Amino acid sequence: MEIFTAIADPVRRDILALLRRGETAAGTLVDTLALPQPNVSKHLKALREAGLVTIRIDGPRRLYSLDPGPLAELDAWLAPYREFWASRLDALGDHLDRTD
Amino acid sequence: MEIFTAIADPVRRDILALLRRGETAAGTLVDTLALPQPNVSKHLKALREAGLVTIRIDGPRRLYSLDPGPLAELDAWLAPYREFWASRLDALGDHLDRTD
DNA sequence: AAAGCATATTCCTGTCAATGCATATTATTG
DNA sequence: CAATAATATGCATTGACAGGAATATGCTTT
Repeated sequence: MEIFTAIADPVRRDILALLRRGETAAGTLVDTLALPQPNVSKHLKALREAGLVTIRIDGPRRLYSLDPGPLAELDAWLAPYREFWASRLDALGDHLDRTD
Repeated sequence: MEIFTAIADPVRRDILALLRRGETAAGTLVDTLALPQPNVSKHLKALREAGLVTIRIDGPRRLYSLDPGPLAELDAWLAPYREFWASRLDALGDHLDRTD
């Protein structure tokens, strides 16, 4: 799954936010999110395929960590747009000048 | 449509990129993207509903402009993750230390 | 080896969104 | 007002994805 699609789902965004706290077992995520285990497991799979999380196996547990790489790509995608909201008030001023 | 869903579609991302050049007529977008006109029109509607573009009517033409407001929201969402890719190499170092 | 816990996978179903095609709407020009 | 250009909307089809329920896999303990 692609990064843009991966973060389009609110549950997956919740998972990413939880993982900011640090490496977390799948079961802990299930408990915290209060969602069915298969549901969470599938979202984790999607995040894995998007490269947003990594697994470390610890016995029967899967410990998930945030991999910010794809988010850095998103940040890069966003970069060319930054100047636009910096200049937004200016543009508004121009618009008002033109329309009256 | 929500911002995350809006930018999940590659055609809509293309449209946003084109609009960085400035206010553009719908027909110009159709020509540039080489996609069927109704297709582009529907994506423009989605972008409108997400607040990512604004219309200015000029006779029979609809001139579309980028509205970066929602992208600023995306930027804000991304903010808490920034430190993660800043510290990524450090984390890799720690990991290597631990795993050998 | 059996039982139990943690997690993943499969199957099914409903929903949403993307596309193609046809048609409607609105504005301009003659 | 007819004709045409620019754009939007409606409808039908298809495909992707989320959710639920059941089951499979793998590790651990006894």
